[in-house]
Amino acid sequence: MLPKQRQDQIVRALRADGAGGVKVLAGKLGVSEATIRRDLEQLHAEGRLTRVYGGALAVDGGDEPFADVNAVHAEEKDRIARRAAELVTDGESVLLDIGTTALRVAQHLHGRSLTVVTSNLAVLEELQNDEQIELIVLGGFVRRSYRSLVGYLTEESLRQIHVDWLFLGTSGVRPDGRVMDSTMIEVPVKRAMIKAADRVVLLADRTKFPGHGVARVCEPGELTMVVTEPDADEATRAQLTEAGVEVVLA
Amino acid sequence: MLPKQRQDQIVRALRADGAGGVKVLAGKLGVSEATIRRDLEQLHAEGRLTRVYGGALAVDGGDEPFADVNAVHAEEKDRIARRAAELVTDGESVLLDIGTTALRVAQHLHGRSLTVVTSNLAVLEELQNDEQIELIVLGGFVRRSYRSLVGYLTEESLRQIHVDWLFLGTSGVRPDGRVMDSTMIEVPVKRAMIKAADRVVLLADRTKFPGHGVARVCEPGELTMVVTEPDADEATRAQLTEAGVEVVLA
DNA sequence: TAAAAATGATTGAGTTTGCGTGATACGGTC
DNA sequence: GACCGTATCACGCAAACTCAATCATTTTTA
Repeated sequence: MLPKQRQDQIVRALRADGAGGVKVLAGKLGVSEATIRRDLEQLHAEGRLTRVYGGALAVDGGDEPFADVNAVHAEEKDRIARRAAELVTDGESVLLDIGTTALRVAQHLHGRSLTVVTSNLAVLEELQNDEQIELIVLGGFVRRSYRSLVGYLTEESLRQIHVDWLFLGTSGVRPDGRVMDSTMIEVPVKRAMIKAADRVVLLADRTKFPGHGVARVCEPGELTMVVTEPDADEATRAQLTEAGVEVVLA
Repeated sequence: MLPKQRQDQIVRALRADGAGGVKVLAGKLGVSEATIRRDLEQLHAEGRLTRVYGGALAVDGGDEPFADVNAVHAEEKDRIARRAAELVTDGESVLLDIGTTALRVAQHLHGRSLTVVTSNLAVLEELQNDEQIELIVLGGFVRRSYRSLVGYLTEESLRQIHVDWLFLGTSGVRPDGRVMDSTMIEVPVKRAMIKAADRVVLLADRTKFPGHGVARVCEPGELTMVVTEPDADEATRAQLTEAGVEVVLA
């Protein structure tokens, strides 16, 4: 990638997020922090962004505080996501669900040779500049609060494709192994996702075992695998294993 | 191959990818890097591309990305976009094409009560946080350099919807009124867009009158309206009027 | 055939990049 | 306010990369 292109992307990334940390930008663009600092310095001189300690702000929308840039990493959830990313072999296709869980998986897919399909706008943003990854966006209505696409357009798009892996998030797994969700509107999309995938992997940290949710997404039997933590509720795990689901502990 | 042909191909390659490195171009065209450098130098002098360290960027001429680089005709183009935005009544639905032209229209739609449909990732970014606007994204393969979605998924999504207005960009309008585009891959998407809209509005500044392009998008008769500048080529304008297209001067 | 143009290889100069180092800024505690 | 640990920064350096100029060779033009 040309230096000028990279700098344009930095500006775009800042416009999208309002702000960005040096470390985050370096990771996203695949260069060292030193290079990012030099870019930021240059772009600041050109007036295309505002340099601040730790990163940079978008030039017009700079009213947001910089505090949340250095967001603390949730170590456990990240470990689950990393484990999930390791399941995928280069060349395969991956479908990523709505939610932060899927976003975390996407963060671990950088630089891999994969086809990624998603209706998750945060994933789109995360992988948009990764040239290794073939990225496919499902259509749909933008649901701002969830940074996702939903609706019949999404379901229709899902009918047109098929993938090797689906990584699914959840609001909770019931003691009988049923996968639940907190919002009705997502359920048809999730069901369509399950139909479009060879292997369905549920990602759930220990707080989801057991967990609640108003809407049933699927039966345990429809899952191929569940990635969770060693100290997740044993009874629910056993229920899953009995249903033929491989339970992986990260 | 003649040097002129090769240089045309370089420009075309940049239009397609947004940017290109010296090494990449040399490999693609089967000549040495020295020759590519000489070509780039010459093309830069002619204003057909922007030379940067390591390669070159496409210059604003088709309807391609990287708008922030060249702000020469910004004023005129923005006037056209504003005029276009005024055509829409609150409550209506608008389909926005790929390219910077459509992005400019989107910038003038902020705060309006509209439904906006797009495969333009720059538009998505622009309107993502605007709560007044119902935003619908078409599915498709991410085309990084153009910040857009293309492919059969996009076309399929377009078959599922219908809108009041379509705002179309172009690389040029031929003297006979035919609307052209510089890249083949977009044409099926643009045609599907035309089918999905009640009214088709073409946005074209004077540099597009008359203009070129390898691929024919549509006949003048398929347009409802053209928004352009007062000093755009009169012969072409007359040709459009004759075809029943309303020509609006901004 | 001779002049002109284009090409590819080479070379030394200029740029960019990543890493290490010591200096500086930040946030929390006393 | 003073202090301290952590994170961030600017600077310098070496390696890799890119560039413009030059020259010999090939191709095109007159």
